[in-house]
Amino acid sequence: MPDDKYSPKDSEPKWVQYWESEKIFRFDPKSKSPIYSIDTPPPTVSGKMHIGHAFSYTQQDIVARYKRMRGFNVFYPFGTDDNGLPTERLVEKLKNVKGARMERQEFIRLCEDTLKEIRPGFVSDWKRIGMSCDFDLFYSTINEHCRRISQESFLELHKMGRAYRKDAPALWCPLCATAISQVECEDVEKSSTFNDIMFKVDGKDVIIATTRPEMLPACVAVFAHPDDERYKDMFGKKAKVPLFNHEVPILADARADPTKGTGIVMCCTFGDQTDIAWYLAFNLPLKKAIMPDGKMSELAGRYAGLKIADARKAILEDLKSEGLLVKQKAITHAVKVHERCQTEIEIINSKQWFIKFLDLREDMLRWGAELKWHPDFMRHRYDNWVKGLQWDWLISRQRFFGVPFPVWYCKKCDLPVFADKKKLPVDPLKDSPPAKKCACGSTEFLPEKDVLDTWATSSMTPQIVVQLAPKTLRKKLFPMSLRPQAHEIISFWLFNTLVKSRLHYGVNPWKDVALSGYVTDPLGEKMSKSKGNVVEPQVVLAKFSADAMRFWAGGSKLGEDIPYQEKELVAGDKFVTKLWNAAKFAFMHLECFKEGKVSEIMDKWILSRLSEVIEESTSAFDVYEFSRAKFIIERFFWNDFCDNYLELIKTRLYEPKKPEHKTSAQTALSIVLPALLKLMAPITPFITEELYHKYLHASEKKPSIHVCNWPEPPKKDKTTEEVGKIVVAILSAVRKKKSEMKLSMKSPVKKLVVECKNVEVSCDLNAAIEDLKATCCAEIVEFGKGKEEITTEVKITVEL
RNA sequence: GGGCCCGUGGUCUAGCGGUUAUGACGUCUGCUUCACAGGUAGAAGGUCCCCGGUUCGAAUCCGGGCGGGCCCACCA
Repeated sequence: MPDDKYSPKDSEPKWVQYWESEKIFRFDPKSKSPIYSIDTPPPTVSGKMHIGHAFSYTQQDIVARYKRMRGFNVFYPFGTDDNGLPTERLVEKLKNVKGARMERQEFIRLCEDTLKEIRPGFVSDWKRIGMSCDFDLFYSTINEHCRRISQESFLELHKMGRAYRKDAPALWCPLCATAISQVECEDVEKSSTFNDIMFKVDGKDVIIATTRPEMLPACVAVFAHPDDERYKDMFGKKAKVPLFNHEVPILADARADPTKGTGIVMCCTFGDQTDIAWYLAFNLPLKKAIMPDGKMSELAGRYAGLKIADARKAILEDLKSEGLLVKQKAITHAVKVHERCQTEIEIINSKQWFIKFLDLREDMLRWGAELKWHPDFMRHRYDNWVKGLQWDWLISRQRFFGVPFPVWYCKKCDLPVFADKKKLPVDPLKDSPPAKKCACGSTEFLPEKDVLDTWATSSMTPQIVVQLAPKTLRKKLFPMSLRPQAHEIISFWLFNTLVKSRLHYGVNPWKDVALSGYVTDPLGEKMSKSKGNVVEPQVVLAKFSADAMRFWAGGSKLGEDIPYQEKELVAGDKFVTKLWNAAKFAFMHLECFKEGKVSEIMDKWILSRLSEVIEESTSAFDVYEFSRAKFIIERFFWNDFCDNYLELIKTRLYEPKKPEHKTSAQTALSIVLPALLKLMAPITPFITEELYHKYLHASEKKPSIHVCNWPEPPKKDKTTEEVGKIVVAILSAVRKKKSEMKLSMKSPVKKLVVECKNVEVSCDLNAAIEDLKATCCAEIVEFGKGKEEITTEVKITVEL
């Protein structure tokens, strides 16, 4: 048979197509089975899946497939996250345009068109790794459905007094020209210079250290610690700011650290968060030195229009030439940057929408504690984040491609008017405001141009997916069973979703959360394009197979980061081949067989072992420990089943002494092999589907192995356990002996004397004697006398 | 600075109070027409990071180091 090799390259795409056309994973609204609902992460449309995706989505898919076989009606939707800044970036790159320089509606149209173009290819990457989602339960975070839900959420949050608009200092990315939220910042170590600059107080010099001399024009006060003897007599006086010559008060506050710099610090609006605190506490004036585009404002006088970095250079030059720069010291310090573009963040005062939630810290901790975390320690990440919250959630973005705010403002008094809930989704830039008068009597309104933070929408995924199902089912689907996701976005997605669900519905959105780790390069470093250590799943799939990739992904625990090592994929490849061959062998002997009695001891033994394996792997799967389940199944398959059991029964299959000896083996085989395929089906869905259709479809009748029932453990036979262990030990000892003697495993042995050290030879062992003889190619097998405790240690004497 | 995770043969890993410390990859030595050379049998290879403690007994529990990683904070 030339074609009896397995070719995943042909087989896998075939099953992807089959599953889709036969709607194998369709969620059945009419089913009476208990529902297991999954809040699938919508991957950000970036053109391509990366290996980290392949890894973590495989892990959640293993869970979904397992639950399905356990009889749950699995609700497993799929969405793409294609709204907001990342999409703008992608489109700008692909189409070589700049959103800010285009007509807004034209850019939005281009984004939509581009998405339409690339989305199918993007989603097919997910299908290719065997995701068993119901792809008809599909959403895109920018479509009408999601816009409506997102806008509805905003309106409700406003109604309950949580959403507010305020002219306030906010984190700002000058490159993206938008406000951003705390979660979008990250810290980067950068080298900088500490500059000692001379201020004048009563004509005397006071030296102030700063890393940001370009903020001088925005200096509104100078602070020192109340107990600082060096500055005590200056409190209440005025300091003259160098170069700009405006006078600012010298104030006392405990937030000034006497040990830092010269102990006296300038307060600018705004250099950092302490500045904001002082600005609010002392009611200081607001001076904007930096404009939203990252350039200096008119306030900076002759430096106006310069970029921040250039202004810093120019101001330092001028300070130096005027003798006002006393000292410079090179330092490295952490700087807040925008995680998407690595641009240093400014704090700029502007009118923004916020969600008030800092008052809920205690509640947030309680809500988090109510979730079941897998692994459990991940809850600390969440707690840590909640405890460190410093800003209300800023949800407005000065961008173009996103969900619009359903808001207009009165032209006269700037009061907002909100869209009618029934009319959602709306786009204020296109749609007219509700036909109402403003409280001030005006009827003229201006549309809000800002869009919502992407997380304001993606934090609604439980509602987004649940509302894809018929109304009658929604109560059963929500709260959902599981949120699987990557651990690095606990503070983004998990946190925001939890908070919104509590605010809107008063309940947690899910019961369990499962956090996947991420994939590093072989040296344990995070993969990134700049390091050039990125491994692409497409390449992995081409070289190995989706099953091999899944075998690798299924081998590591939830929450564990793993280094990508190609050799791990080799193991998966080998497993697939071995399974193929073992199945081929087994079914070759099961053609036209009639089930009979399992009479032989080794057959009882393998069934007993299978029983154990099913029980253990099932309880591992139940707590999301799929890697442990895989370990258990794999060991059983490879050692017990292939290496030992199949060898033991070969002779009985090929040339049985009595027909019932063969029937016994066949019957055991007909139980073990299908069970094995099913146990592995969640992890390696393609090869198991292929084998199911090749050999089992006719008898089992279900359209796919993935909708078959999970195997039931057969009856255990305790008495076979010891015999099994000893027989395996005997085989091993004989193999060792033959190997030492450089003989073939099939070389005949006249008489095999088994000296059992410390082993009680029971009559049960005699029951295995025929299988032993056949497997060892021995004419006679004799057992020595055993004594005392039972171990598996066996001494072998081979007589030729 | 705070929190969390991790440290087991060359590499990756299982085990988490009593095992001759698991398995894979790699290495070496054999075997080979009857499922599988994409195979099979065997072998070599380990201070279970270090130091204390608890215990009859610790890779496993506790304390303290050292090293790596992640999250958060500070960012005068």
